[in-house]
Amino acid sequence: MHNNNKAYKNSCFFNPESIFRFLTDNELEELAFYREPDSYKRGTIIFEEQHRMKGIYVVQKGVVKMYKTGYDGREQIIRFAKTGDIMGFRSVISNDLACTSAKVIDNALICYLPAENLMSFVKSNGNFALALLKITCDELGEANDFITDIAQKTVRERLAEAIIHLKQTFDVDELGYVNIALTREEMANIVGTATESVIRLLSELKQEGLIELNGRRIKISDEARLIRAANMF
Amino acid sequence: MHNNNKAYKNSCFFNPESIFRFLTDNELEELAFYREPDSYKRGTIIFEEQHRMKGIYVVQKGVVKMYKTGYDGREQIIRFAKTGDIMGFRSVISNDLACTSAKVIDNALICYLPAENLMSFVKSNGNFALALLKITCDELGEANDFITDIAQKTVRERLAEAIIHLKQTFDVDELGYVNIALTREEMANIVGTATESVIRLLSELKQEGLIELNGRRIKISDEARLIRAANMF
DNA sequence: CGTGGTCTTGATCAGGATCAACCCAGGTGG
DNA sequence: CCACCTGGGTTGATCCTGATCAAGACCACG
Repeated sequence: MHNNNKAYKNSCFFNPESIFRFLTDNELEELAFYREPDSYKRGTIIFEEQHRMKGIYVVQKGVVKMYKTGYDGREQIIRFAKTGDIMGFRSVISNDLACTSAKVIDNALICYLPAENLMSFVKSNGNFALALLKITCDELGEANDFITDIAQKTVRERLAEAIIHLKQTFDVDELGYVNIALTREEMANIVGTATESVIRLLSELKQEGLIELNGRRIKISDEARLIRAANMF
Repeated sequence: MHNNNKAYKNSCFFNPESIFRFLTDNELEELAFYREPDSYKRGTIIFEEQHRMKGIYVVQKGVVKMYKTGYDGREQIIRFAKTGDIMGFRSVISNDLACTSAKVIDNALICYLPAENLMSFVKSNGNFALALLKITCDELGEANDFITDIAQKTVRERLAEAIIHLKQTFDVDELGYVNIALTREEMANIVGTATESVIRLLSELKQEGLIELNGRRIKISDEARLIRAANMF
């Protein structure tokens, strides 16, 4: 089950944390041509909504934000993709146009994997199929949570929750700052609110001693109270 | 690929529209014990949030609403399950506790399918796995749309959109009324708003000639304008 | 005939959106 | 080297959507 093919040691597909650990050496061999990741700079758009996806993207390094654009042009950030995550598989599987755009926010190394190969793996490799299904189900569960939150919680609660999620996703550096730098506008586009509201509420949380701010860097100083402010659990 | 096993003609698993069409006769045979659907009356709760799911449910007839309960007790309706739809697979696959509750709103016939069988089908039957994956991806796409809508659209727009979705899901009767009767509160719990707001906005849409109301029955009288009111596409 | 659930309408209130200024830092080009 | 510009960030003032509260109507049902 676990692949040991030396040639892939440095590729996106050799990652004991990713679903590609379920690929056999033979299956890996089919991807020989796609072994090398491409390098993308901050700001690069990897694909955009309405694009017909002919394959999926596998993040080896860096961070990508995935977002939808509302009819009035405002972004809604759906999730972030980082090392080991895959992007675009939803559209490939559903045979839909892409329903999100993907933009690099931390310089990234990303591999491509053609749709045909993905589909063939799913059909012939049960463990791979199950792993992909599990990823999708996890995402679906999170999406459902998010729907409920955004429909029922206040902006303040959602912001507090978003900060906690960011910490869980990106972890913290030596000083305790969450390992991601987002603009206020991007924060607003996660939470689904206006930039000004994010600014006001961030400084409110800071006043109350729940977080510390350093430019775009955020540090959680009192996680218990932040969780309570988020009304989680 | 397509099953022809006579004994299952009346079971939930014999349905040319459902994913179970991909099961082989042998696989169907494993479900012999679960062939007969159970009957559930309106109001029955099939499972609740936080419940550990030992299998999934397959709707043969009727309608079930699936919803999450927010921390303040308010429901958020996530989706409806009707003929051919399956419920609870997300939790089984993710090996999570149920993240929604399921309550019958139209008398239903529902089969049970143990988790072990589901998992084994996914692993050994590539077409079944792919079909299940496709369902999950479709749901995920809808969830993502919903997140964006709820974060960015007004209540009026969301209500208009919800009515259109209900029509697409449940179709209309001879008189043009959407084939589902929801309370105002349930409508509110789809849209993510207060009951009173739904009432006011429904009569507003009625005044403007976009819909007709007859108790809980809704008829779309001017779909083009309703779509515009929903700011769709 | 009362009772509980649903529906409706009106009045009030507040959470946030929006609009308008201004600051600040970091480019850019003359 | 400086004037300028641009993109974020911040703050204050104002407005409005939609939540909440309150009260009554309607209806089905035991």
